[in-house]
Amino acid sequence: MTNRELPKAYEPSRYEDAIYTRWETGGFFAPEHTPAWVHALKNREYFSMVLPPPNVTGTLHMGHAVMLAIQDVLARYHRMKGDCTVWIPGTDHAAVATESKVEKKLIEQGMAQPKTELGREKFLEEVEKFAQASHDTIVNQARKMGASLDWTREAYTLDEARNMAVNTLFKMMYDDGLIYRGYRVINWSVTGQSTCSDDELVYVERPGKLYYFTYGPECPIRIATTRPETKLGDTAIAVNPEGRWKDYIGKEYIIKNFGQTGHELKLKVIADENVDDSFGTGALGVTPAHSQIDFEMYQKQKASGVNIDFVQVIGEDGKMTLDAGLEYVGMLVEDARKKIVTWLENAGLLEKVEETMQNVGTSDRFGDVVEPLPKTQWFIDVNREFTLKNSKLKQFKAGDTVTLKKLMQSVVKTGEIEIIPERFDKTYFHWIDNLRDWNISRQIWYGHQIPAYYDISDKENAQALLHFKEGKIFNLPDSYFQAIDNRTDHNWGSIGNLRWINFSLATTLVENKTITWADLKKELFGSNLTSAKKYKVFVNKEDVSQSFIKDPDTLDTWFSSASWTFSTLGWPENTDDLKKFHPTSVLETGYDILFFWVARMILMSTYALGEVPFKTVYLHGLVRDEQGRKMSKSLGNIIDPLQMIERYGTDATRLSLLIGGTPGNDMRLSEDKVAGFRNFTNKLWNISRFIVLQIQNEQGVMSKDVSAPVAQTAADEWILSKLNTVIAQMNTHLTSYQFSIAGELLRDFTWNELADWYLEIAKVEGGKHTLLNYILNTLLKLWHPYMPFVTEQIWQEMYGEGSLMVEHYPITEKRKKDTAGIVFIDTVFRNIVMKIRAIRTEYKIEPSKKIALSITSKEYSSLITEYTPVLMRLAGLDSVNEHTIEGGVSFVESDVEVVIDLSNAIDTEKEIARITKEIATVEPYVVSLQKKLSNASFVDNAPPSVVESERKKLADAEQKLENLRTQLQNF
RNA sequence: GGUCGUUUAGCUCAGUUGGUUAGAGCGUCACAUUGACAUUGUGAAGGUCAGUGGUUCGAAUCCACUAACGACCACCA
Repeated sequence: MTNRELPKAYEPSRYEDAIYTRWETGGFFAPEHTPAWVHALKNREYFSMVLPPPNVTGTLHMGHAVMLAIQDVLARYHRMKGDCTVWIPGTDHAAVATESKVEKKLIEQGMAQPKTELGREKFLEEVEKFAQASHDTIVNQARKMGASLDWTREAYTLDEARNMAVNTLFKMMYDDGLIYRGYRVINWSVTGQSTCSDDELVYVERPGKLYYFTYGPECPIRIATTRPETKLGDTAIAVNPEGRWKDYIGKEYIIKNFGQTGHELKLKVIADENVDDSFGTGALGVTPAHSQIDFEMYQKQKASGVNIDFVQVIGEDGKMTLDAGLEYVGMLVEDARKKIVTWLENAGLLEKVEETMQNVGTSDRFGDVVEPLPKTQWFIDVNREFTLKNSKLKQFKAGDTVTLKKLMQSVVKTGEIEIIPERFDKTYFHWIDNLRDWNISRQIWYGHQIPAYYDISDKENAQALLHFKEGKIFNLPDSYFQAIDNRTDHNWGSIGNLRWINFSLATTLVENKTITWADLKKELFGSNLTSAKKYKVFVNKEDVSQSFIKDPDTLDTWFSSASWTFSTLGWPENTDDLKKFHPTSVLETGYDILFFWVARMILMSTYALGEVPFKTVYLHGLVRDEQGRKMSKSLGNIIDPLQMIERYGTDATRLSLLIGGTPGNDMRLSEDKVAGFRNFTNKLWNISRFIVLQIQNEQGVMSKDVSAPVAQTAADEWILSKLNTVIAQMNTHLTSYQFSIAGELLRDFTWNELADWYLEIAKVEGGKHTLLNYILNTLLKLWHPYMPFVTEQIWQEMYGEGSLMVEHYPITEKRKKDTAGIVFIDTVFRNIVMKIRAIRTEYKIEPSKKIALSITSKEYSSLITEYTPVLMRLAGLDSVNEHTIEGGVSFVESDVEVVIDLSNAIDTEKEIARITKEIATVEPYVVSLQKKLSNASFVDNAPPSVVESERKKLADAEQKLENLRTQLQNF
């Protein structure tokens, strides 16, 4: 036992780093650490969690802080409960985000085109360097938050082990036919030169124009569009099969001149139920190459035997292609739009233009408006049936035919995964219902390269590759080239070059084999291998032979994080960790990544393991600023968690994020709130300081091994009962993820019961060192998950050994809640003190001035006698008599009558006013209770216990009212 | 357009299956302060629970509608 005084105020920065280091070096974060008391537990459970890996692009923000705080509460609570607990840390390579950040940085440093200048390998080195630095920063910041993560198990979404998991998954899914290459309309970011998935689109509402027109004199059907420039690639007109244009279905119109003289459109009229006959013109111009919906119609028609043309008029450079016509080729989309509108107007085809609001999909990462265009990409088929290999799922067994969609649906429906709050179930199901195939390939470099390899020793394949690289230009007649070369208003130099390269490659490379494989790879590296037909999927690089080159595309970052719950545990190896800790117990994350991540983890885990990835999903809300706005750099309203930690300590920062919010709802945070909790940490510190002093003064023993002592007084009984209650509440609320309620209850106990009452009573009663030691010991354990640092420091100050974080969390014991002593302290005594204090304030009696009073009671007479000294101190009395003081201010609490001697200072009017006012509040209450109880239907219908308690309320209130009236009469 | 959420004290929010005289923290006002703590103590003021209607013996809580705000989803050309 140390015998020194604690400093007057708690200074977090003095202790926090050292404490964290001690925990970490002590190995307490690892599940392997087993304190002795754990061995005594009968049924030891497992508790596992993965940390949603922060991106290696930035630094810790409040979003991370709230996630770390909540998860750390869970981890510490379960560890202290005795569960074999693991919480796995890691970071996310965040593919596009990281790559574009580094690219931007290099450009700022003066490089014009970093990727071209450095090449894939060198560029990736730069990205790795950045990612490493960023990783180190964020990981240390997580330590600052006090997170009890098992760093020995740290993972990275792009490390070797995770790559093995990703490749294995890819191969499995490919072999099952769930991953396929397909030529389909995808979302293309011109700025980013990459595709993105549907979920990565951010819809922005902006004003647009709706153009009504006819294609030409040859066709009677009018259509409307917001994107006239794409109409250069229209190949069909869709109408409702029962609608006004139904007689036209099957007809084909050749428009001789559209957009320019000589540009021909072949339009087939097709039927589609999704066309709303009552909307607009009742007809829809179909552009299969530049609209996902149109593309689907095109596929549907094709499947039913109707062939429609397919024309791509916008290229990956965001410019019009040759197929848009010679007058349009090379133009930017916006320019082409203006041009065709003018043309339509001049041709007399434009009927009207309406102003509308339209939702355009923009790329989350690059910010530009996404261009739908056709491209060969890798997809995950969510609707294809396959045979489930193994299953621990409720609804399906191994060998069952399922789809990914069905798997994702069933586990939430059957309750195998519980989502908290429940309402997100609906959102989840809705998302699944509308789920399309997931585009998983990206044309960026930072990420898991797709483990598909193209055999370029195959001549046909190689030529196909080259063919693609040069685009359509390769196959066009010379007249087109001449037309292009003749133009001077565009920069065609690169296209001219391309043409030359094209011929040289085709002849020299493939025919004469004068260029080495290395050269060929170099030439093709970075291009899209769309046209290649022969490829194989390999898990291990070693299995790949010389003549194969790897698909240059990388996987969507969410593909790798989707396997996070099991790839971090060692899958595809069947490790001990995997056996013990999967499925993980809880996934705690923000509701904003329910689709991106949570749903995809469910997909991967149920598919690969036939097992849910986690049993519970707990979703927290966003942290907003004081005014409810999102925190952002541009608004300058960011509250930096590290700054809060520096100013107020980690514990205060954590509390401000844990208390005052509800699951799934956004919370507002202000610096004041953090400061408020700093005050509370200090309060706890000072409570401890007092208790430690008290124990020392009484020459008591500070022992960390304690069981509940026997109560000596009513106050002891009372506080032990309250403590027992709060232990029960903590356990229930923490188990049901009610962090805020649990924290509030514990704060109430700590401040309003322990500090305000019990410690004050203890000062008078004395001789409580054993009890005080027990209470503080228990209290520190209860608080530890919320405020690990201050509690640990106090623990060290008290016991100087071991660590609080590996102590046993308190459990309740059987204890009476309503003995006479408990009731007396809880209601009677405390109310008497408060009323005396109130009267003192009302009569403006200085706090230092002692007063006299008389007190009489039948039921509590002995307790009153016992607590007279305490009462004297807490209420500032100098004498307490048993006989009634004449002409004092009086009140009755339960059956206790108190008369305060104000030495004739009684202001009769004031007193009458006070009592009248109280009567005015009690009277209507009595009336309402009487009314309620005289209502036969209430007495008949309400449960007896309710009626009983109402009766008691009435009796009490009536008694009170009577007392008040008597008092009033006395004046 | 669809779905969901929010609306309770000046501010931030609790209020778990309908049964309290509707709570907390912050803020406000008044008073206090050498004795664990001014990062404090004591007391007080402050709400017709967004509105309307309904179900019920009983509604902040359940239902319907309305209004404001917010989020997510969406192919209406």
